[in-house]
Amino acid sequence: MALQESGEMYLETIYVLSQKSDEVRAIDVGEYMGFSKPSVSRALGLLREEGLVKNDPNGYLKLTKAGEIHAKRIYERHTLLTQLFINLGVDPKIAAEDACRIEHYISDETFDAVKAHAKEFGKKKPGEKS
Amino acid sequence: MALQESGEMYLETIYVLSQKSDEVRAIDVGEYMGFSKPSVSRALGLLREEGLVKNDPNGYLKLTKAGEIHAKRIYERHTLLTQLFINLGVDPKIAAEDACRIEHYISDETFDAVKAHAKEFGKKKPGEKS
DNA sequence: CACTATAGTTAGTCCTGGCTAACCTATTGC
DNA sequence: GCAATAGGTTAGCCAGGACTAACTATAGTG
Repeated sequence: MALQESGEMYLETIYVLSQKSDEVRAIDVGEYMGFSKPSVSRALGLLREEGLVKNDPNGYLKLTKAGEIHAKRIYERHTLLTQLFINLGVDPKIAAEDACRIEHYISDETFDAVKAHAKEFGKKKPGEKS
Repeated sequence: MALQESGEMYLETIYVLSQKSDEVRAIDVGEYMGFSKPSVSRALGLLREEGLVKNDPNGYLKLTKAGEIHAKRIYERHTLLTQLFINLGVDPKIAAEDACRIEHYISDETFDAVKAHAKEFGKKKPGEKS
């Protein structure tokens, strides 16, 4: 079955933390997301079963190839939408919060269209408000 | 507690159906949304408790003032986002589906910014793709 | 009058995805 | 060497929000 918002958030978090350190543990994921250890443990178990996450020989969390593809896809939505909203004049904190929810619900087709537009829009007047 | 996606969808549906007919019943709502009678019955019960929906003397569903405000807010998001995505070149069906999910997750601040931008954007080249 | 169809409700189930409590295991420090 | 700490898992709970099954009530029709 297709990944839901929750699963995507875990993948994205592992992806983000992996960029800062090679040694990502479940507890780090929980701390970052504000979730309890058992919640993380169970969610990661599901992602492991789906072949999106694995543990390296030392037990640290790694995304599989499939997991990384998925995480990057979501992360690109996150960063692009956040930046777009900020460019439209939205407070950065609110922009990030909105992007963080919308990133899970926007289709590939719509995201691509928004992305193309954002590029066009940014080209003309970079950083401007409206 | 704040209304969730589910509750907002019910309000929006009642609002839309009310524009076509004065006589909206639970069964019509269920048919429109593709949900079973009991699901609708329970959801409407909750919205009634929260004072967002009531029944007129003949038993037909009506939005209260508060319910209507909420429904209009969501419906505006729905129509504007759908049109915006279509203007960006997205297939109308997909545009509507995406709008229908995003409408529940976008903050007032971000929506207002998007709306202002869409207005600006639409002004220059109405109906154009990029 | 009785039968049937329609609308709505009640009861109880399932899934998702959080939570706490409690447990296991490994490291660490006295 | 043994207790304390840290990380992870297991078990069981709860809320949201869908479902089916089964009941009730009302209305139309032979």
